[in-house]
Amino acid sequence: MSESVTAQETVLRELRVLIASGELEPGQQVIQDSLAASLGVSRVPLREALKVLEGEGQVTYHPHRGYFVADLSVEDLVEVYRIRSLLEDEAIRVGVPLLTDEDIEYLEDILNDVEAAAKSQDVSAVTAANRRFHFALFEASNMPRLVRLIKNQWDATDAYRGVYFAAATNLAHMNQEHRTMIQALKARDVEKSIALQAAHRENSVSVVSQVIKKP
Amino acid sequence: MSESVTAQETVLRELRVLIASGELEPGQQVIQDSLAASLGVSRVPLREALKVLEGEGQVTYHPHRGYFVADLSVEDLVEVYRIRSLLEDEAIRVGVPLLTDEDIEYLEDILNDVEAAAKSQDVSAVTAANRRFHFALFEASNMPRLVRLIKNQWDATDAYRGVYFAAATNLAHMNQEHRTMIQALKARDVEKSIALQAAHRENSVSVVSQVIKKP
DNA sequence: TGTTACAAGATTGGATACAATCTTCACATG
DNA sequence: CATGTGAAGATTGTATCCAATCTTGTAACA
Repeated sequence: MSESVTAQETVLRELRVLIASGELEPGQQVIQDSLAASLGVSRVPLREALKVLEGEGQVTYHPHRGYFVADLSVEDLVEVYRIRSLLEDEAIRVGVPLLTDEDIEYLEDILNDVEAAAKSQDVSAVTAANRRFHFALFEASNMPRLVRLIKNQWDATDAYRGVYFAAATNLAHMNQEHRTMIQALKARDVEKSIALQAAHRENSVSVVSQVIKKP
Repeated sequence: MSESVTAQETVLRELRVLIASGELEPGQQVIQDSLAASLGVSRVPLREALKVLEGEGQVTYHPHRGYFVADLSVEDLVEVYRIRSLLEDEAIRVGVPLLTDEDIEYLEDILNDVEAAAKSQDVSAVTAANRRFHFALFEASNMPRLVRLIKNQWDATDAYRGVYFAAATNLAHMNQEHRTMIQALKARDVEKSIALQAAHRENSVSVVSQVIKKP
């Protein structure tokens, strides 16, 4: 029954965590030898995982010089969020009319998880549940390629997003927005749903851009 | 002075050609050993190139079973073109107002290449020049991530697009559309440019979907 | 002082070898 | 006849080793 998982998949998951948590700092070179050793694998699966991250823009690659953790400029950030708005608007526009009552119930369940995590100040649990909520909504569009692109854009800023959930006022604000959004979804109100998702995005872009600007 | 190019980059380029030309047929498994041998490299750089193509959706990957050339369904095709329209509209909306007179001259130069290639019935030259034309326009947006996403969507259907340029009537039609578009660009008419690009896309989606449906 | 040249070390790129897994097919079993 | 079993072969996954390239530091030189 054990899902025979390959090392490259394991390594990829671990790299995502290392990047999102900031343990691998933006701009820093990835020393393959030592990182592979610390992950307990050889360089081959590590390199394949890095290639995936390169495709997502999480790391950059320079032949014969190696992989470097991507360093987002404010311009990059603005571009990522602009792309997100194009893609997410479409996912919502297509998906909301297709939502079943069961889908909505499922979304409400996830929201309860988000709020429980928020109450116990568990930042990583909030991040995970928040992500589940939004992608459950996007997936209602039945457009897997579109969802994958949105996922990539989220990943591109994951390393910075943690700060948003760190502040309690942001958490309260977020919960309120989520509840409002559920109402719009229940009413199958496409335009309002899009507007709420946009407002949600704008909040985080302004916070994240502050973080990036600082150094 | 020789640009020391890595094998993975060379292999990646060659794989793109093999897929676009249909030499690697949709659905077919990629046998790494024989393909690597026929490309004159070992499996390591081949696998890294395949990981890039996986990220672009050009091949699919199943652990312990290998890589398979992606097989587009009509639904996939529709989704790819819908995504293209979202992204390309934005690139044009942002880029057209930024076009300099030199940019327009450059675009006209490329159009001459397209028409020369069309006149000499060189399908692959038409494909290449046509692509240069559209991406020169998209790049005016100064949004590199956006352009990269559009590129991915084009690549996803490249294996099928050749048929569009094979027919002489399509070529004549295309040239006319390009000339009309240049006029709109000169007038910096954003909405008309978007509409023309959309019409352009619609033509090819209908042709390509016929090809896919056949088997 | 500033600049170039060059060697030593660090790091990446790729070939080979072997281990792990999957697929196929013959054969036994109910 | 359908179905399960189990080896043999095919194919992929990863570790290791060496070659190629880049980086760094030192020293010679103008």
